[in-house]
Amino acid sequence: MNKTKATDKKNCYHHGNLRDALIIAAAELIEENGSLDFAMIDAARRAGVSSAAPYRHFKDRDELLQAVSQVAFIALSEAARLTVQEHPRGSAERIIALGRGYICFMTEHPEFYDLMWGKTGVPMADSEDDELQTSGFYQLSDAVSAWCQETGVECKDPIDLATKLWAIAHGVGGLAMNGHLEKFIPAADVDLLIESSTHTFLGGLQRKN
Amino acid sequence: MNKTKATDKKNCYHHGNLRDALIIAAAELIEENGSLDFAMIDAARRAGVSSAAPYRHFKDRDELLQAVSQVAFIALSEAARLTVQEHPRGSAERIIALGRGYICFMTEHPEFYDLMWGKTGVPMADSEDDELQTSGFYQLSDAVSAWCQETGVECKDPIDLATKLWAIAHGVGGLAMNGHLEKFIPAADVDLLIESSTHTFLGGLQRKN
DNA sequence: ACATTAAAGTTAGACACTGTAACATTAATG
DNA sequence: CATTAATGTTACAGTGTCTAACTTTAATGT
Repeated sequence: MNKTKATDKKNCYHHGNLRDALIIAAAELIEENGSLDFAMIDAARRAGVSSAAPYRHFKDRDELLQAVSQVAFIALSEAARLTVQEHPRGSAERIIALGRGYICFMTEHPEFYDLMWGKTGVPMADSEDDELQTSGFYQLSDAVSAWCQETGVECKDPIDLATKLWAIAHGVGGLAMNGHLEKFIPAADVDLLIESSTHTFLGGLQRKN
Repeated sequence: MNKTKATDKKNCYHHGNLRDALIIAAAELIEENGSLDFAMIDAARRAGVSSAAPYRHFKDRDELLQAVSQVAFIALSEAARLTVQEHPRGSAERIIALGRGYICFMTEHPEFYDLMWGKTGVPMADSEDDELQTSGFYQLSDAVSAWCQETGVECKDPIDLATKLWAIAHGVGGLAMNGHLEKFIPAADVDLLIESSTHTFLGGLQRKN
């Protein structure tokens, strides 16, 4: 039995794990409200403390948001890790599945978008954050490298190609997330759109000029 | 001399054109602060009226933001109109230039992004707004149609292709705007990126399977 | 011309949220 | 077991949105 950390809720005055509780509370509120503009006091209430308590753990609201953003990036990079496992290295399917997963995350959690990719986003505090944000990308660039080898496409710069594929997914996801596709394609199929876009793009790479 | 509208500033109590003045003030504040979170009272001050005056013209802050968003869409669609004039119908250059212009607008006015494409965005009040938001897209889809004809690419669905090209530009712009490209490509050249991505994509369309 | 009504300002203030100050309680340490 | 650091509390100052009640000017009908 661990005595140093009071994970049990019986001790009243000191929460024991308020920092994490606030992150979770904030993330829940963000999901429930569908936007980032939760009130500090609500996160505090949900964690069972007073309105000023959060400021012992976070300098200000932005710092709490930043912590939430880390959680979101962990979830995204974990999703990418699983996706990679499900599709053979060198296949176009792995690339497409990464894009689909990325977009899926966006459209299922649109309220986290600004936190992750917008100007509200984390200014990359430490190198650990940095790794969280970039690990997904390197999984994509590895998938691209392998695909080039497999298909015999000359690939001087996998980073460049991965960036372009990322941009495609980012664009499709961003438009889908906010309902812009429906203005022109009433019953837009986002999966089909990213699959088809990616195929066309990869086809362009394979083309003999 | 028009007597019905008091455009001269000598009449003190009634502003004469407060609605427009507020829209301009808000747009200026947004640009200056680099974010949407200007205070209503600052827009009012800039227009030379009291803090409550804006509420005679806008139900709430969101309604003022919505009006600003219209102005932004006018600017964007005007830019697209000019771009089209500068490149021959049927050329890939017209398509690329539209993408470049779109991205340019994004990166030069990132503070308007959320207003135009995010969830803060206008819920399309009337059909006039609707036209503003969609006119740029139809210029793209026309450019795509013409390019397909020119190059002999079969084009069942120009809307679908335009959507994909839009997504590419939207993605590149979105990533560039928030400095995400620099994480992987320190000296990223956004123009080159959209040109190359578009070429590759169009190349994929031309490829004989 | 003049009275009446509508439109568009004003000041005062209610309410919500962020963040700080001063104080209280518990945990950790020598 | 005394002291100090960490982590809570309440009270409140500051900022911002929006409403209420009132005032001034513009527009309208006879």
